[in-house]
Amino acid sequence: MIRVALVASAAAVRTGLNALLGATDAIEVVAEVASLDELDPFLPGIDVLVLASDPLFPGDFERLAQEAMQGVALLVLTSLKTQAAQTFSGLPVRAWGLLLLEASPEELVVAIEALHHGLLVGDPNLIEPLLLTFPQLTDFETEALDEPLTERETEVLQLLAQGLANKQIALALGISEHTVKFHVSSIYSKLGVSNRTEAVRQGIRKGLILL
Amino acid sequence: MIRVALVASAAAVRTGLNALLGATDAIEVVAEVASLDELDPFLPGIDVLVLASDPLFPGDFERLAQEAMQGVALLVLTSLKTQAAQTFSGLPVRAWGLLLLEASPEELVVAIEALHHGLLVGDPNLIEPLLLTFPQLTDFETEALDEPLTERETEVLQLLAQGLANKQIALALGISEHTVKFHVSSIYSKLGVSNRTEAVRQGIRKGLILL
DNA sequence: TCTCACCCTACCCGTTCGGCTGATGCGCGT
DNA sequence: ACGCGCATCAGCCGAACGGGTAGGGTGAGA
Repeated sequence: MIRVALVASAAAVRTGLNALLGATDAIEVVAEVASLDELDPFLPGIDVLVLASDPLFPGDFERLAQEAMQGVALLVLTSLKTQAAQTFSGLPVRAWGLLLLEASPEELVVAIEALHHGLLVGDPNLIEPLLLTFPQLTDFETEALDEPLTERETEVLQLLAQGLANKQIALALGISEHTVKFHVSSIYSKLGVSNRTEAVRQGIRKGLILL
Repeated sequence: MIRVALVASAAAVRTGLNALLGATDAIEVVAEVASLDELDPFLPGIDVLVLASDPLFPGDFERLAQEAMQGVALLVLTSLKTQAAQTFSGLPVRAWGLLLLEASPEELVVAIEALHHGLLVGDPNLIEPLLLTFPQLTDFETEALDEPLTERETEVLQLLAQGLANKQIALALGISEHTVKFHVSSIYSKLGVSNRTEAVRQGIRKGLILL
């Protein structure tokens, strides 16, 4: 039995979702509130939180980022019109998903089940725009590096990708600028590039660094 | 009844998956082959294709990109060691998912169900690195640019992101290096950055350019 | 012990970048 | 006709970058 909490500012949406989800044996709607503020007392007993607030209120993100959310999985329902889909990565939630409010009851149910198992789910139309696209991957130049980056080099590359200058990287890592330049050169040679912009590009493509 | 085809080079993996999935009423394994080549005769009757080839063979992408894949949903099982997760966006498949080969039977089942409903699913650990991250979103500074980039500036930024030097960009666009530098400066000012690496970073984040 | 590989440190030098100031031409709407 | 935004071009200069070369430290294996 998956315990679900519904959050939606519109009463109609709440009752609608309640009816749809309540019809499924595997799901029990244990809370139904208008805003995230009112959710706190219910949080401990919740598996999946269905959030149909569109658009999200300014404070919602902060609330979702709180520790209390650790155990729950988050399903965000958004509307077609709100094309500005956003990722919820980084939140302390167990898993998150992104669906259209117009999703079918079956979609809602399987999404909740997947979330309950810790999987990320989403409507392809909403998720695809959020994905990094690697055109070359299609051509399968996926090969890993002949020589992998050392830990230090990865560290340098990460900072380099933030737009830091060598001097700043040196400061951040507590080493000299000369050393940074050496590492950067090694990175270039391993990635087969000759400047930092290309290095960032390749680093992102090969999944070596976070954007 | 969801009709599933299994593709895995290792026989042990095939039989293992078959046993796990066959135990579920909702799923019927209708094909079990060693490579995508052998799949063609089964394709018409398939709902979900489970691909546990790790790493993917060079020809696999091309095969997945074929028209015949239109109806099916694709579940790729990868292994923890292969950290280079890749997106399957752009494929003509109905939906795709990305899970660990080590996933639990329940996870596999709910993932297949979600895929069958056209939803994207994935193990958060594999998907998150593929997502564009918008730290600002957390603070809800979702704003687009105050001043949008002009067409020419976008063009320059795109080339800049390829790692080209100003001189090369000038050559590519048939303008002088000075002009390129002018555009680059404008880009910096609009993006609120001060070097090309940061510009690329922001450009990617804001979806202004393709990586 | 002595290589050897790997990582970190360091310097020199030519090239590139980025900011600055300034100018011209073009299209568009008022 | 005028202003305004966009694109183009130019010279100058300090700062940052990128390549080449070389020395020092540590740990694994011969």
